[in-house]
Amino acid sequence: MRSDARQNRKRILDATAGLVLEVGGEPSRDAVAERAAVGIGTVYRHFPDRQSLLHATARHVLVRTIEAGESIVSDVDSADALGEYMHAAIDNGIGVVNILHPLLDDTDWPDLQARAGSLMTALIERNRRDHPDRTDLSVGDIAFATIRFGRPLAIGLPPDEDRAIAHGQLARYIDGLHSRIDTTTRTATRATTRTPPLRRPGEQTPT
Amino acid sequence: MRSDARQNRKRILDATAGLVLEVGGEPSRDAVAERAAVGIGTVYRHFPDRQSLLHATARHVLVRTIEAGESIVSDVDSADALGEYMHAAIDNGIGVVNILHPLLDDTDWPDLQARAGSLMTALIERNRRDHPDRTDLSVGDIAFATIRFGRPLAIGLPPDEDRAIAHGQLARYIDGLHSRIDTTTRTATRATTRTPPLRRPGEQTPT
DNA sequence: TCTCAAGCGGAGGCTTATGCTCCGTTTGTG
DNA sequence: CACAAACGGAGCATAAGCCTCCGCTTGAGA
Repeated sequence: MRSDARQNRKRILDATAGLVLEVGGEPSRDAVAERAAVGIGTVYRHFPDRQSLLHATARHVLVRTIEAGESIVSDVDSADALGEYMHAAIDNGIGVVNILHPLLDDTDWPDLQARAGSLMTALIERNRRDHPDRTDLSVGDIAFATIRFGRPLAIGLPPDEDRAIAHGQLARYIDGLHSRIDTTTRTATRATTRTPPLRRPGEQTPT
Repeated sequence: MRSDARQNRKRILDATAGLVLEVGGEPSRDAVAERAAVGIGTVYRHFPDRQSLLHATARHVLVRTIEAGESIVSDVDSADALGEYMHAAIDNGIGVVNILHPLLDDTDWPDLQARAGSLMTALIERNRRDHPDRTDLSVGDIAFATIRFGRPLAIGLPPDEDRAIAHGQLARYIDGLHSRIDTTTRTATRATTRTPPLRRPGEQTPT
């Protein structure tokens, strides 16, 4: 692969990730090309169909995030590896993977799934060491949180501001995880007393 | 207004809100009509242009949410009005307002803005009474959180499951707010040490 | 019960956005 | 220096969504 081709490939992936985060949903290939500052033909040459582009973008982000996580886990000096990982996941654009998720095939990447699994386990294990008083964290607590906080709060907010809010809120969430044991009872009670969901009475969309 | 017309209007608004939440972005009028189980003509008769439909939908949700909040604030028995409000806001579909926000005119609804303002103030005031040890909550802490947790976590997840996760995460966040004073220093430190944002080096989208 | 204005449904033509191909031009690399 | 590899983007094809129009249905006042 020629060097300029490799570079363009990366530009396209970054552009796609950016668009997914900032505009939401599936970006058009024309928009990707424009943002990546390459021709449309180049996008099509690298990624012949929509699926392959989205797939590669998600993988790109996922790998980047996992690598960041692995380096954090292995840093013995970190006092709160779990929290650091979650913040890093946001900064690496993990939200993209989630937004794209429904468009991807679940059986993709058995390799990455395994790596992500080990990473999560290690983070939880590590957290148990850093904070011996709370031992009930689940993988879902972590994974879903990175997804939630990794998405833009509002389309249209300046990305920097948006990210700042996300980090602030994530910090609160992590605090909450840490105080979890004290409050489990109360929040569980809330969950059952809550008002019913919104949903119109009759109609389904039957296809 | 004839009774069937009023009913249809409501079906259309609920359908729009549901689509915005579950599919994201601006739903097509055809899709709204199908989901509401009315003819396309009916949608156009009630809402002659896109703006008026989205506008009415957002207002619909907003009013519903504010009313829920007002009733919670005035309930003297509630031990945690603020938390209850935030959970209620999710259940009332507050996420819709946020998703639609960039499409709306900021100067709309001075009336509702005032009401929402009073509500927030009352909630914060009330929280200060319920939890005298923490007095530093801001309107942003509340508003942004309802927005964040009110959006679907993942397009494609069953709505019920999605909502359950949201409530669980929100509960953690609220716990975090409550433990805020203890941890402010630590999290503030994190904020400055964090790794830089993702963003490709060169290209802007000029135009 | 009857009447009819108010309201409904949805076929179908128009417009716009996006998908994708194709080929002449440019460029990295041996 | 030669040339395979890679690029750009005009332009046609297709799909998605917009909106009108008019004949049919129905709620509600007399």
